[in-house]
Amino acid sequence: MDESSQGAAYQPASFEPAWARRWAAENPFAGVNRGGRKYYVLEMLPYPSGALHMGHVRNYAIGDALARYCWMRGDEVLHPMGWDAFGLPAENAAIQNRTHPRTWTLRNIAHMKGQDQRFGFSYDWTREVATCLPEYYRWNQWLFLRFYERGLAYRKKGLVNWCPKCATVLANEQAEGGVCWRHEDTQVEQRELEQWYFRITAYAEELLRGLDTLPEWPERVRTMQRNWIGRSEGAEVEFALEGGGAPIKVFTTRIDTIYGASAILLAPEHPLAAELLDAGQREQARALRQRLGKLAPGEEPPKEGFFTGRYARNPFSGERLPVWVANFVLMGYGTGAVMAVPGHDVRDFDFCRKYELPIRVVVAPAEGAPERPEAALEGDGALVNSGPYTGMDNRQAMAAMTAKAEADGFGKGTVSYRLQDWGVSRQRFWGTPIPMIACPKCGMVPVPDEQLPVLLPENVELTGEGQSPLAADASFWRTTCPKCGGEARRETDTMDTFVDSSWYFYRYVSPQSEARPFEAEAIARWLPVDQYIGGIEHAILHLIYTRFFTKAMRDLGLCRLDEPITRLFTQGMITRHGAKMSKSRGNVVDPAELIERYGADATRMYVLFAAPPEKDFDWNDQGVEGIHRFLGRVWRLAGPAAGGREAQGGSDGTGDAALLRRAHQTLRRITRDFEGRWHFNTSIAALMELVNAWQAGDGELSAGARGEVSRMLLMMLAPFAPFLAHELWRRAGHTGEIGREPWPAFDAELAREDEIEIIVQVNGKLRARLKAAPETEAAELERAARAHERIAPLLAGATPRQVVVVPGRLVNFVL
RNA sequence: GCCCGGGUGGCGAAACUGGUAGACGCACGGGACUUAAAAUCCCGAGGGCCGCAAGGCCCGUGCCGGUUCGAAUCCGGCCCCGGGCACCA
Repeated sequence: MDESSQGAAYQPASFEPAWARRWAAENPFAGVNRGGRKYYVLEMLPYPSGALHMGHVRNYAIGDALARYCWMRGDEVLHPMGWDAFGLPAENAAIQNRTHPRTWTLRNIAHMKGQDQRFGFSYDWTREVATCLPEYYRWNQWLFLRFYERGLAYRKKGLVNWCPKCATVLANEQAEGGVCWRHEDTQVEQRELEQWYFRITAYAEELLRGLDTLPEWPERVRTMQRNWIGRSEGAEVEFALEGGGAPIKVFTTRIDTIYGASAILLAPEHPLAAELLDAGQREQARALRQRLGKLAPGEEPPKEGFFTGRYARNPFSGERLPVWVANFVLMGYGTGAVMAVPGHDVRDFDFCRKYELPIRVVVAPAEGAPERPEAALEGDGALVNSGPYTGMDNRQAMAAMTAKAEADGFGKGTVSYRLQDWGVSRQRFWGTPIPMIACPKCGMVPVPDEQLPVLLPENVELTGEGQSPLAADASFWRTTCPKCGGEARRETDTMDTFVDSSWYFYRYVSPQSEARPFEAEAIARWLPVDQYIGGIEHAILHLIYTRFFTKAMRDLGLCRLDEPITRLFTQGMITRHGAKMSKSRGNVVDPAELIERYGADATRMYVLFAAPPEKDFDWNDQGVEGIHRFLGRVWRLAGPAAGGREAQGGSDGTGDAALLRRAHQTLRRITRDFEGRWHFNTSIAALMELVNAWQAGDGELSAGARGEVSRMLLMMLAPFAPFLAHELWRRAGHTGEIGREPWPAFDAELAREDEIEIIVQVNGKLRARLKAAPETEAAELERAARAHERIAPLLAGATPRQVVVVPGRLVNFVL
């Protein structure tokens, strides 16, 4: 056979790079689309670590399939990409290479952007944002100042999480479980420092309630955020201190158990401890705290404490209670002081048993109150030994006792949150400088807007030693006070990089805006994000900060949104040999090598085919080959057919109807997958079935049918394998982008089967199959089933007790 | 400990609303083409039993039980794996 009519073999390297270059130069994925409804598809912006990894590829392959489908469906799609470009790795690289962190960062961005383009992801690159550029971070500073004016940014001294490896402070969210989020083997230390905070707690209630307005977020993420916010209702009760002084405020959710209190417990760092304790005791308190810091991550610390020598009075019973310091009482939650009720709280039970404090039962469970409880009774019941409240149901007692405390002025009902304010100061170089100036005369003075941005210095040498680089650079911090003009010192801390990512997708809508962070009309047009796609690891950190930013910006009048993201999709992880891919394990798969061997289409398509996108999957090196083979089949079948160049090779067309039926059935399945659960693995399987059927029946196809099926196949393939689809589309003589063509129209009539298989069961067991028209009625199906050569003998001489007929599906005889 | 997910062939998975379990693919076996190989194409394949064969029968979706004409799917109990949270008073 003649080589030219046969065509060359499928070699993605022969056409993918050319289209990638063309798309990069012409940016065809910007602009407007036939006036459809707006659809903002967003993938989490990556940290420019150097090269794309498979997690990125999966994230973007999902987002891009969706963005391309939505465009073809007729939506006005916004699909931007950018770079979360501040952060520690750039500093470490700078120390090693003796360069500016920007050099390393920008080089990585250039490389990764090239990879994105090589993959054919349909981003609108005119909207690209890199958070490390002054054009971006000046708006971090601007927003910080607006927050400051509103009291949403403030400075306070307190205990903070310090990661010795990062050599910086971390927010609570970044030090979960006492370990650094970036160094899971590193225990954070507690240090007392003065730091900047964002008042996220002002929105605790709204952040919690807002979760109920996000039905299209995964339940798992909403639950995690709910737990993180940790709302609990209870009461604050004051216990008068014997011998004078301010009363001790205690937070409890179980005021009903107050007659069972055996002691008052203070957190070791409670401010009262400093007043009440003598020097020796203060040393003891410090020791308690330090021992906590030395535990291995996850290790349960033993409960320890000591008696202060002072007593407080129970405002209900009048009882005298010893005041202790206890290591398990947290200063950061409630009031930092609790009442110990060992009969009804497991922790207090352990503590009081150890130190032989009295254990009493004041809420009797249904089976009666034990004299000496073996464990804390945390359930409900009727009160006992509780003065005038004895006999009352404990739930009612809570309300009555709270009312009493309020009436008598020694307490009130309150709500407590686990969520704490977001510490945003970082003692690092490569971040947004905090735009504040400390003046010896005027105090903290904000940098005036017209002086923004406060730029990071150019001439720095990062050594990784000593204090933070900005603090060491006098030319940076030496300045004058904007108020009095006297000598003053700039803030040398930079912002947490989670500030950058809290609003970046607002910037995408008007990235060139010079007067403000983003344009209100553009926000009104594009936000909220219709579909956000990313990893589950950001369920709490990023996704709670960005919700907070939206609410704060709304209250500043910058936008009108309550929530920034309508629908959230969390993709599964890709593992290899059962473990997370990492350089140290040596089990990484490099997307660049896959492109080299199989092309971008096969690589993207395989990660979608291997598993449903929300599930984890273990990488299989041979799996990509299957997709590559499939694309090769498409190339050989659809390539010649697309242009109708084989007109003379067409046959009588006896197979046309069957294959067209198949094509429309495939279209129905794929459309349904896009509109529903995004199980692209089954979409791709459907495409494979179509191609298999075509290959098997190719000899019975007319040239016209071939052309039509080929056209539909390429359209359906376009969201998954855009290069191949586009290449064959153009070879068929079309102009423009296949990705900008309308999605094919489904024809129910063509998709209709004229004969289906009905199964026949006897006692629920499959015994025969018969063919029938889909609309065949029950009586006729039963008649045909009874007459079937396999079934008739089984029914001979017996009358079925029941006959179940489900038209279109089955007949079941119950004997 | 508490709260979520999830257990289906050798492997990744499919089965959409309770109705043919294992689509599609990987790996594997056999064959065609080829001097040969690669590529490609065709065929086979959950396990067991009967049969020369066509074919037939039984078992099978983590385990035990239930509901139903019919259960991977619904209900109850248990086991295992993965993830999140964990002194939050």
